[in-house]
Amino acid sequence: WDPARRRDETFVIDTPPPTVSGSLHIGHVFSYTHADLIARFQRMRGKNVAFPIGWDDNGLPTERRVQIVLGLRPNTKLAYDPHWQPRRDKKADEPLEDVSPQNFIEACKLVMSEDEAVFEALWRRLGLSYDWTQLYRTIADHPRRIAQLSFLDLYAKREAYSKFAPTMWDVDDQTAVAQAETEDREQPGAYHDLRFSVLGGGELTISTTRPELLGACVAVVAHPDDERYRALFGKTARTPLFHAPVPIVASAHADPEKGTGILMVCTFGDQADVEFWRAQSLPLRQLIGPDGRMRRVVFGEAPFASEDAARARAAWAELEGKTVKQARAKIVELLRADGALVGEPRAITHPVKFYERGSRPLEFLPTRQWFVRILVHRDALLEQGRKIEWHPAHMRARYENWVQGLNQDWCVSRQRFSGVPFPVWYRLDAQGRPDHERPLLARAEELPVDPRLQPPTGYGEAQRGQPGGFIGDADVMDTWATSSMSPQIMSHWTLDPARHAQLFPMDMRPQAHEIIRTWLFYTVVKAYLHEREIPWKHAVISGWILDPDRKKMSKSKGNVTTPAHLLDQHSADAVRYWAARARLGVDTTFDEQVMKLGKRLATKLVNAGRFAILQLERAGATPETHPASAISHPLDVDFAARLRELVARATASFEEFEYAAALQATEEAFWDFCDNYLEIVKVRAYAESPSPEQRSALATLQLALRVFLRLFAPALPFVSDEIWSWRFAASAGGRSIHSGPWPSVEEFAGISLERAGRAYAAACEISTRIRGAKTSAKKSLRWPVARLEVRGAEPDLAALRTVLPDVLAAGVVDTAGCRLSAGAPSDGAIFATEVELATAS
RNA sequence: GGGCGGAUAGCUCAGCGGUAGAGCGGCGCCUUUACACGGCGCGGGCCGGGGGUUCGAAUCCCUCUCCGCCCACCA
Repeated sequence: WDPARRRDETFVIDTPPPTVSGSLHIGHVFSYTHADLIARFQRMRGKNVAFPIGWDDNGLPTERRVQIVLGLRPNTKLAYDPHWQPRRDKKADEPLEDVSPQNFIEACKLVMSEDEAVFEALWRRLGLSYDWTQLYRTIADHPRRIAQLSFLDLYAKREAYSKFAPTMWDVDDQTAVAQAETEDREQPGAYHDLRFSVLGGGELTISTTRPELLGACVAVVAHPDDERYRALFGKTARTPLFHAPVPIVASAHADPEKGTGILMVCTFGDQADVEFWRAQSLPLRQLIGPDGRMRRVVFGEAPFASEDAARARAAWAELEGKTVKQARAKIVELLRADGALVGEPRAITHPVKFYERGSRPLEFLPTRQWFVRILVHRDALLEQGRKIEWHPAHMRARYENWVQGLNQDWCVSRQRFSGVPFPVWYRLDAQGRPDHERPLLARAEELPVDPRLQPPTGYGEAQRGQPGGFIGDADVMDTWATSSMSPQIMSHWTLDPARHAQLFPMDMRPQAHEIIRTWLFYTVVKAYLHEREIPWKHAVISGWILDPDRKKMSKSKGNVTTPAHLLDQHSADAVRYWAARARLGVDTTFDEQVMKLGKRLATKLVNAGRFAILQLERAGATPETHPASAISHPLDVDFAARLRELVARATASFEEFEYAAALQATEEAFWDFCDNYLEIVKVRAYAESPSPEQRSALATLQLALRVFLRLFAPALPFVSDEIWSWRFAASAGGRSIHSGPWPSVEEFAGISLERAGRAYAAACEISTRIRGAKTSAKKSLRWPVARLEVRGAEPDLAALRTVLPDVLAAGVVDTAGCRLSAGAPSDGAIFATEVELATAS
């Protein structure tokens, strides 16, 4: 990328920074190759291509990887030890080693730099044409500075805010997570029917899958139109075991068809509970702690109201300290003994929300978190999505689907260690309580900062944690908060306005469809909130690689294919060929056969190239001595016309990001070139004495080879450049084929293409007949033909006559035995033929 | 429950209004001086089912059935 060139000559690609948390699989190779095909095409067309690469090496995946590789666990109680070194010789069953957070972060950087070296080697081997001088790591200073600048800008615009509120929480990683990182999993569960008494007489039965939250019940809800419960609205129910009075409320979110039609609202069973609780200003009875265990709470004291505190406390004593799962089993026993359980639990399967990397269901916990406003911008974000061109177009529906379904602002804070910290401190009052409403912000010029290690301006480190002093924000940002700035990281947003103007908005975002709701969406969010812009003009979405059972390949499923051995076995070009054959957005079944095909194509290119170049060298032919204007023979003119059409088609396809169509057209034409044109023209090209006919043949061979090699160059960069170097690099000033220029129809300007007609088709037709006759006679293709009779319409015969010497020579036909006669064949074919083989070779 | 894709030869896929295609696999040949990591040829399909539009439908419309994915408050 040359920053000096004009923006309109520049093509900018927003490469996905892969997560460096293990190994790249064949699915990565697939979609990263797709972007490279476009990059190479645009580069050959003369565009100033900005094609950066970065590694996403912060965040939770990194921490998990370090935990596995080095057996470490961060412990905030430990102090930094500058002499500590990770041990490599740990056994699998050794307990995790506790280290200080700072030591842990250093270990993360170490492991990541090792992984990154492996990634880079693979990408280079695959021939991905990144600008390695622009390499970045999301954990490095510059991306951290951009991420923190982004936060400060959002805060200044009031688009980022912190709030103490119920948030989705993973109890294993003990961190908040965002809506985009959750997934539903079908889980076994059970309806438990619980009997509540109603004050003033009567009772009701609620159905719940989460009886362990009974103590957190703050209301009972039924549909306003539900006749069964209409009389109860406004009354008070009393929970079993805990004897808490709770209001009976009408709300449309209760479904009369589900369970008993009346349900308990708890703090918090699900998102609906959160919304109802908020709308009704109900008390907060938080039972589950950050570790997923039942907290120590005191019934009979606010907010845990109870009309029989002694029995409530006795019940809770049985549950406190238990995990959700254990507590559920226990409370069923208690309810049964109490007589509050109606019937037995009825097993069901139902969807439960999980953190996508988690192993236990998410809980809603009230905590203080940072959020970025997205709900209020929903319509604008939909509009931004419509400004982007999607390839394939239907992928926009996934974006719109997601944006329409958003129900929470973006929670960007994570209670983790490895990541970009918030550039924020909080004053402590005289009692040592933090003031979250008026945070101390870092100044832009001091970024990146780590408030966990550095004091804010005007304070000394000694005041950390002291009344009247300060504390640093302990959290790190969601990893997407950084990677959503990948365009701005490349463009040096706010730091280098000239560079930013050169690179932003970008031209193309290549990625896979499963991260439309995360990376793509968040990048659109950031570009909109910061500058009211779209981040790129085109979103280019690759499909997935499916295993032979048509399941997505993913590490968690254990069905991944790793690329290294495929590169060894089939070559980088063959693997790229496999990726290039798949259309954008189409999920593709993994098929190693296609790689074999790619290798076969590369081999064919070498052989055909070697043959053509041999002819050119014998005659001393160069683009100067044998220009396209020397192409005059009817066979050659016809073939050149086909080539010109191919160039136009392949170029148009590439411009539409349809690299697979370009490759397919090129490949078909190339096999035709090898099987037909090359065979038919061979003898004329071989001729010992120079003639216009031979000159035409050589000029065509040269043009064809130069065109084919360049059309193949994006998909098969290694073999095409190798062959190019044998003959054409010197005349191109020693430049690689990949510097271009891309073939253009102008290169055909000197040829009298208006004379193109049916000669080539006629020649192929007759050659096929001759070959067929020899094959069915079980003779070799060099076997001579004694007699050839051709009958056809006069225009076709005329076309055939112009190429007859080539056809007869290629087919080893005795000229004296050849007769052409007029008369259309009856079967609809161009010609009727009779072929009689010689009796001896 | 809503949305988006897909269903074409045994397999993997192109084609997306004008007489059904490729590669692989199968079968049968050919050691030919670019290539046996090759070449030539042959078989093989009610283009998921049913309606419609059209002179004409694999291709456009409707509908159904399967498959995959995304999304949805999950009591």
